Amino acid sequence: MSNSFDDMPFFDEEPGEAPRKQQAPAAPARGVPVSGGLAARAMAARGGAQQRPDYLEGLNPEQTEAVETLEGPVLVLAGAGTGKTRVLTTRIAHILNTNRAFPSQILAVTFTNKAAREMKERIAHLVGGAVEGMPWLGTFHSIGVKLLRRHAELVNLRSDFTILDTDDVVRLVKQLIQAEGLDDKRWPAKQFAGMIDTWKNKGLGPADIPEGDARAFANGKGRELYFAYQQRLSTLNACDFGDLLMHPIAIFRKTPDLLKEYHQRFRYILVDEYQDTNTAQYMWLRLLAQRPKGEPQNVCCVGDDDQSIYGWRGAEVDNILRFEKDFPGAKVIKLERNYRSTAHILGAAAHLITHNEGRLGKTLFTDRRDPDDIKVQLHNSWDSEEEARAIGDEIEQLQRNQHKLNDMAILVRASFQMREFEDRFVTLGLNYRVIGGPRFYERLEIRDAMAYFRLVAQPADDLAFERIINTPKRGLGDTTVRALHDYARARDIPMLAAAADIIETDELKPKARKALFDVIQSFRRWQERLENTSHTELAEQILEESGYTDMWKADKTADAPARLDNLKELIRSMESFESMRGFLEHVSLVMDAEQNENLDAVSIMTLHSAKGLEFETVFLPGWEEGLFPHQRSLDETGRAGLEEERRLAYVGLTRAKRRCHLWFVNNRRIHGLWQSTIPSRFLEELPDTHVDVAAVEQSYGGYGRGGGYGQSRFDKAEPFANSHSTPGWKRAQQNRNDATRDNWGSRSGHSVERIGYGEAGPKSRTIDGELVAKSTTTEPSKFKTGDRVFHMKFGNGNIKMIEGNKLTIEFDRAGEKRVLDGFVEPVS
DNA sequence: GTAAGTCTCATTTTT
DNA sequence: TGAGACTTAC
Repeated sequence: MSNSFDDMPFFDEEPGEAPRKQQAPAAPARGVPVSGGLAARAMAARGGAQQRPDYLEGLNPEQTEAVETLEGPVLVLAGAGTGKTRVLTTRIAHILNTNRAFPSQILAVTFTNKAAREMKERIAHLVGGAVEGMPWLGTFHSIGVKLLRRHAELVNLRSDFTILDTDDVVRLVKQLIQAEGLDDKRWPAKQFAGMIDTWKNKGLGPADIPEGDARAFANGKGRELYFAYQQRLSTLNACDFGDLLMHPIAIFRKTPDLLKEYHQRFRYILVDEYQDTNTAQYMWLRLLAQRPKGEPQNVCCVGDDDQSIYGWRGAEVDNILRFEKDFPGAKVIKLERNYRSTAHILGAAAHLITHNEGRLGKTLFTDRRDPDDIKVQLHNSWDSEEEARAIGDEIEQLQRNQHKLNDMAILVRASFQMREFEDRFVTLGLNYRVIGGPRFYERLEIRDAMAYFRLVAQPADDLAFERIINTPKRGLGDTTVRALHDYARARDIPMLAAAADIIETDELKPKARKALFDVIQSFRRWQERLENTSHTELAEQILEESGYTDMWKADKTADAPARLDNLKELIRSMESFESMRGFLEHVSLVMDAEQNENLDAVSIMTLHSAKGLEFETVFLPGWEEGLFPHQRSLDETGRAGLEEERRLAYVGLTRAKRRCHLWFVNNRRIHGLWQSTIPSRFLEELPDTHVDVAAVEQSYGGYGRGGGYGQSRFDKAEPFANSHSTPGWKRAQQNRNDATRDNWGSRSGHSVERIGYGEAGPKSRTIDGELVAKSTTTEPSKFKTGDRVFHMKFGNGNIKMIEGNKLTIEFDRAGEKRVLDGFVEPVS
């Protein structure tokens, strides 16, 4: 995609008349680059010849149907590993090769830049380089920007508007909250920024938000603040991410003629990961895809309701469930043949997901009969440290058997779980890469540098101004900034302009005035160079002349050299862009940096970031109640939350091609407190026929085996260790068994307390017999200081201190620990 | 303006 | 427990 916005004439990139379906084969339409061989065959196919184009070879009947059903609305329900991307890309190749549309007449939307990039590559591969001309293949947001650059004036922006990221937004909101005279501790900016984001995900502007929402924040000033925020964005000539969807929607709504032009333009619309669309994206799409009667609605959405895992950030599975209503006469094609995983893995995943209600109902199957097909392996460890050790051992074992580390992944529910693995792998000297996590462009020094660039390119960018006006230190502290701020606000001009004005007055102290004068001179100089200096050179000059690099050179902290390296890397990454503006736009939308793929390393990532990926071997640690399914998910969204967690489990399992290892531990430290855990209910939902309970790693001395899974299959496989005969141990087990027997025995069974221990335990809430929430009650502890107690992990000890239900205990063997009172038993 | 002390919070994350 | 934001004291 082009990186600059001013090189794009509107609607005139190709001949006025669209290519027709039945054009003369000898003369492909002007401007449609098709490779000879493929095109010829495609045309032959159209002409009734028997020969099918190459790219259709090897597709199964459903896939073929999904590729060839080009007219009318199509919903492709594509299960995990069923060749979804292949269908999507082949479909586009097919449209192009049969001359049904020019590349620029296809709108293809993805969620991530990565997906967009991959799709481009694959199409290029299929049609031989023609995708250069697919300007409308991209993320919702990048396409949104493109639309908005063209029609910015319709929503009171200039086409060189800035795109603010989350950090900028929070700072801006904070200013507004303070300007309102509100206490920004009581009403955190971050929270309100989150609310705005949620509203925009739903397509709600300040006037549309529910009264309740508006009242909920800042003593009822929610709506006002939202209005003020939008006002401020407009003044700053800026957009947040939500606006990239909201503004185009507004534009389409108020200028039907324009919308009509886009209707004519986009002859084919394709959407990937449709289950992840939020309401705003849905509205956006519907405006573009729904046509008056008689006009073609060639829209094709591809998705999998079973892989919808982004409900928490506004995705509406409903969109996919409702497709047939939105587009009457839609053809629904299910892809259920899986090409990725072995029968056992698939069987386990498919069975697990049947526990969800409200699905469209697909069942994955495979014809694969792998002679060495192994079942999903279930392991248990005493605690997370041992879990990391065991997985590390397993990985080393595989490595000895010539397996590549690149083919292995550890997928965790929450990122705090990663640490233990990293620690272990560092000890072992095992290469690993963490996917996700803090990104290049989020680093402090990068953001500072970017602020300089932004301010040069867009002098009205006050957020950038405030960020760097005193970085490096120039003696322009809070007082000066506030003065500038007030001055600028009073006259409704950008702060940089205000600064230029104010140095002509005597409002500032001479020292500050001088410093400010110098900065402004610098910016004037850089702005002049913007047009005639190469942007990489200019960037270097800015960082040098501003004293920014010197600041880090003078910095004696350990990470200063790394920061300087990052700045160099930043300049280097600018080289592939044609201009400073092009680069800035890229960064605001594509906040990722490439990873080193040459290194053979185990991947560690969250289940969320694993979606769309596949590995030979997948390790899934931490399958325990409270962590997975995550307690908070259950607390906040109840049944829906549980089902989303289950889909996450499904996503995890289906990432594995050949080997899948599940793990759960008996004890996990959460917020510094040791908690005894219960195996995830998802484990119970896996069919025996596809799961093996693997030999249990024994490495924690006499305390190695924990148990307490009531009448579950784990009992049979692994009888309790017999070395525990203390009363406390027995009682602890008894308690667990009591709790689990009631709840785990049968699915339809009632559910009472699963997490509680004894009378004083936390209370649980259930929905349809499934435990959904526990509320933590703060009943007085039944212990008193000095009591002798037993803990399953740490053994005997004496209570030193009690705070609510948290006990500080001096253990005989393990030293001082803080634990919850539910996990210790009195020793008489 | 920095350094140390205090408070708070603790899923998932893209754009 | 431990990281990060924020405050307070020099």
